[in-house]
Amino acid sequence: METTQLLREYDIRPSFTRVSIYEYLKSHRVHPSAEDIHRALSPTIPTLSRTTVYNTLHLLVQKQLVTTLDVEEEQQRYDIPDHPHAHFKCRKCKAVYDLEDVHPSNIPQDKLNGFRVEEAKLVYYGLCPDCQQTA
Amino acid sequence: METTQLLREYDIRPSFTRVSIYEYLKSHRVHPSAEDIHRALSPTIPTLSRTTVYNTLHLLVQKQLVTTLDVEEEQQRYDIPDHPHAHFKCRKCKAVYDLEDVHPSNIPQDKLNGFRVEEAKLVYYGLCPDCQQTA
DNA sequence: TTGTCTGCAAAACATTTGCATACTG
DNA sequence: CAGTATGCAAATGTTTTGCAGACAA
Repeated sequence: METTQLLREYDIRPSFTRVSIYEYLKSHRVHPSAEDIHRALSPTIPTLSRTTVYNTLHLLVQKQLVTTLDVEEEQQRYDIPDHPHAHFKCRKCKAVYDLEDVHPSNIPQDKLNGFRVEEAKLVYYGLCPDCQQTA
Repeated sequence: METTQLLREYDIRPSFTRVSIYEYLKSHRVHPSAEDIHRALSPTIPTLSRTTVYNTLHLLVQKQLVTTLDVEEEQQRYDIPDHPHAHFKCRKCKAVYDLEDVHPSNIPQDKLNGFRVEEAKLVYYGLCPDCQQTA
C-alpha cells in the first residue's frame, strides 16, 4: 500500500519527513535506532533534525505503525510489526535477528486472568551461530 | 540459602554492600531500579553511593544472579530470575506484574536453527484489570 | 602489600522540552 | 488565518568513567 495512504488511515498527516522515515524503516529491516535513521536520511533531507526523527517515531509508535525493540540496549531500536515474530540478540556480537514463526500467539487465557494483552514482545538472548564457532 | 554462600558460589565476594543489594532484590519483588535500591538502602548504609549500586548490579547481572527487565522504560529495572515467568506491563498505570506459569519454555528447536538460547524474556503490554475499569 | 571495593565528581550520551519559525489546509 | 510540523539550543536524567582512598585476603 502507498505509505501516504497508510499514514492517512492511521490519522497521521503524510508529510515528506514522515513518509521518508516510515519507508526507511520498511525497507531497512535491521531495527535501526533514531540516530541511525537520522544519519541515513540526512543526505536526502539535509535539514532533518534529530528532534523531528524522535517526534515522528513517537507518533508512529503511538499510532501503532511502529514498535520499539527493548533489547538490553541504551539506544532504542525500532521495527515495523508486520507479522508476528520474535527477536534474538547475540550477547557476543550484539546483532539482533528476527525469528520468524516464533511468537507467543496462543496464550492460555486463564493464565492471564484479567489482563488484557495488546502486544507481546519475546526476545531470546544467547549466541548466534557465528559466535558459537569463535567461542 | 545464605546469600553469603550463594554469592561465593558465583564467584562474588560477599561484601556487606553486595549482600544487602542482593537481599533487597530478593525480598522486594517489585523490580526496583538502581535508584530505588539506592534510596531504600541509604538509611541503612548511609555512605552507599549510586556508583556502587550500579557496580554491584552489573556484577550480579554478569554472573547471572540478576536480570534486567527491559520493559519500555528509561530506568532499567532488576529482577531475580528464580523461576521462569513472564512480565506484564500496564500501559496506563505503568505497573509491572509477574505472570507466573507463563513462559516460552519449550521452543521448538528447529525453529531456532542454530541459535543457542541462554535466556528468554517475554513481556506483555496492555491494560491491567484495574485500568480496564477506569478506561 | 597487593589487589579488590567503594565513592566522589565529572563526563557521556540518548532523549525531551521550550520556544520560535515555517508549512499547510 | 489557524493549527500543525519542524528545528534549534538548552535541559534532563540515567548511567558510565577516572581516579583516589578504604578495605580485605
